[in-house]
Amino acid sequence: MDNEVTIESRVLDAADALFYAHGIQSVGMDRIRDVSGVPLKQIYRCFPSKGALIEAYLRRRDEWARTELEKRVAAQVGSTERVLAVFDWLYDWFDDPGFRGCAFLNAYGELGAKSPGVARVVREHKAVVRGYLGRLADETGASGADRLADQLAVLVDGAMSAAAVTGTPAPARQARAAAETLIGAAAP
Amino acid sequence: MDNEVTIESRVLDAADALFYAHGIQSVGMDRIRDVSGVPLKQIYRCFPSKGALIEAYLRRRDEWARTELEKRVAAQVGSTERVLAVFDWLYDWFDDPGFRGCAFLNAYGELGAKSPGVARVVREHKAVVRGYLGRLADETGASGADRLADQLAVLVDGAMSAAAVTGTPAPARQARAAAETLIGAAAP
DNA sequence: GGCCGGCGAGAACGCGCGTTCTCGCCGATG
DNA sequence: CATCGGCGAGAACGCGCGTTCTCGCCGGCC
Repeated sequence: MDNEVTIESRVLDAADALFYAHGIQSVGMDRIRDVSGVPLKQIYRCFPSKGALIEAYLRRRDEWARTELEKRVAAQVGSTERVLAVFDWLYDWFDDPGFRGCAFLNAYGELGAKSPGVARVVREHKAVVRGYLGRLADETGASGADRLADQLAVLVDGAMSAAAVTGTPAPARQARAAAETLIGAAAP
Repeated sequence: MDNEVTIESRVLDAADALFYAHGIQSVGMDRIRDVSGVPLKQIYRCFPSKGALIEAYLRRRDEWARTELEKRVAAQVGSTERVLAVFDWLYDWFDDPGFRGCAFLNAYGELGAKSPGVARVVREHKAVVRGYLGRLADETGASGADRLADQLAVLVDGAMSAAAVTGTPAPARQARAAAETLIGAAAP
């Protein structure tokens, strides 16, 4: 029975598109039903509440972002190029007309104060990204790779926020340039 | 009759505290009435709708942030120190237990997609901050002060986002260190 | 064929919220 | 003193939404 998983993914596809585009609280369950074509009863069988669906939405975005990012980095060989590939990936993402900022930061601003589950998923995602940047920074053999990774993480978050508000992908370029300088300065 | 202005500011005080702490959509008008002590009828006389109150809340935050930041910067004399004072100010702000991220980024994530008024105020605020950073960057006499200002703006946004999610003020330090490196690299 | 359990579509329910209305009070005016 | 206009408190209204219930249908078993 592969219908089970298909239903779940159809619901998550709709939830992802709607939550990301319009914000979470603005999207009602019936809208998700209309877009996914899955009746409410089955949606509630897969996800016992809207809160559960929200967390599943974030978790799937987390996996998606991680694999996409790793793919892009894996295409580069030099350690510096691998770090900078993160910002090139961001640029392409920002350039997508559907880009509306970091889903995790948006969700945290909207629900972090009243939904501990959402707050946890967001923190986990940010910690994972920070860990990944830490490994990339280590590869460069920089002195103080940890400090470099912290700075890169700030640049990534800042680029996403700035790009969301301004509506242009330019912040990815600016963050990339800053990263290049910071890597150079941290060279051993 | 100075009561008029006092009522408006009492409402804005309550709206600021509640919107910033709990998110905008989670706070109802009656909650603002309870906290401000101003009856609904008078609230609606000052602000014809909740949307108008939201924009007034953001505008007041904009003025507050600008004057606070300028005060802090004005206490420094060297051009580099003046730029770094921005991040020291952020650190103190992040350290406040009530800190919950950038009110403008939060509002944008929550309402930017469906409220053009909110989106406009947020963009204006970010543009003003960016302009201010541009003037500070100019002062340093850096080559490519414009590029430096863009990078500083990304660092500021990133520090606010990272500090909000992690709940620690450390990102301000990390962003400050990055800014120092970037300023040094841009020295003429 | 005749029953029956599950399913889809949509109505229903309870609640919260933005906004407006009602009602009883009080101070000012003639 | 009688009248009246404005005010505060809270009820009321309309709507949207999360969640559940109802009803009519249809495929599977005796």
